[in-house]
Amino acid sequence: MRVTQEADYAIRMCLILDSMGEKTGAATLADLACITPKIALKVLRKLNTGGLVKSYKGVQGGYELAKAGDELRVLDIIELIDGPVKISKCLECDHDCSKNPCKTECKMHIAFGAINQSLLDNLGKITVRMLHDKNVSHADITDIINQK
Amino acid sequence: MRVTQEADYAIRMCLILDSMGEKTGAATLADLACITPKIALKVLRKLNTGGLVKSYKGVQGGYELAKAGDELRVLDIIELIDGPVKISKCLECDHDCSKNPCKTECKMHIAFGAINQSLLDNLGKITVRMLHDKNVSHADITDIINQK
DNA sequence: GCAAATGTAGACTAAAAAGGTAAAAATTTT
DNA sequence: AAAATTTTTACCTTTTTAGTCTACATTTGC
Repeated sequence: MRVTQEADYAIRMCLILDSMGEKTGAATLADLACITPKIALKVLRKLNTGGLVKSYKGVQGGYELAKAGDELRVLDIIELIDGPVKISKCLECDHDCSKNPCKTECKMHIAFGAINQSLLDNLGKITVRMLHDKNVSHADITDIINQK
Repeated sequence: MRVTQEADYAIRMCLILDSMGEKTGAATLADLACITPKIALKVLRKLNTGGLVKSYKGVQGGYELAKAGDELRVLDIIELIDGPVKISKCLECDHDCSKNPCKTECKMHIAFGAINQSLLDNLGKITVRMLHDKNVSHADITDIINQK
């Protein structure tokens, strides 16, 4: 898998939108996220069509989160921008490596499946709110990931 | 991050080498792993220069694991072939996203750092031996990943 | 109604990464 | 000396990622 730059930008902008708490224009978001306006627009469009943000046209237009930042998981953003999280090609739907890939019996599919699931669980635990909330410490975040 | 095809091939070949238990030629490995001989050679070369397998030239030449399969972690192979495991660009050494990336204070670096560490831990728990040993069940592998 | 601000849409280009191929050279065993 | 096998190097193709451009649609305020 890969968390692409675009997904990174998307997470940052969602985080900024949540901390702003009000309708914010693409230019402002681009500035705060330190990316070019063009790219901000591109990413915001994906977030909009994917239903994670709402957009408003016109002079007082802008964007806002479709739901509260503490209900928006980082995983949701990554899956929207990058597609399903698969740590290895071996996990792709039609490529069932337990059947055809090598003549030697192996459990790679099982192992990577379990590792991938753990990754999904972890990404699902982090919300956009946690990434900027002053009340959430760094230790809190690592604890959340490390607890079973 | 990404477990590339090459890393996938490398893991499969190490697994086969371990199950063979003796010096094996590239052609045989390629056949058992269901990949072309050319690619097998390319990957074996990297495994060799990286010190994970030993190679022998000449008529009775071939490859064997440099250490026992139960001491060879899947993580070692992935890091050799694909480089350091980083789930996001945000984790690259010189790109300390806690400093410069966006003007808004955020904990993305911390969050992805924790998730990445968890991934590393999991990949470090799986050995090549586990992937083919008849005595290791599928349930065993998922248990190993899921235990804290 | 018109102009300015803002978002919408999709195609397009460029750069990087991944995946794969070819062939000649070197080494060892028989 | 011959055959089997790895070594080394260079190249090519495809896919993905990143970023840009241009034309268009909608809303607000004068």
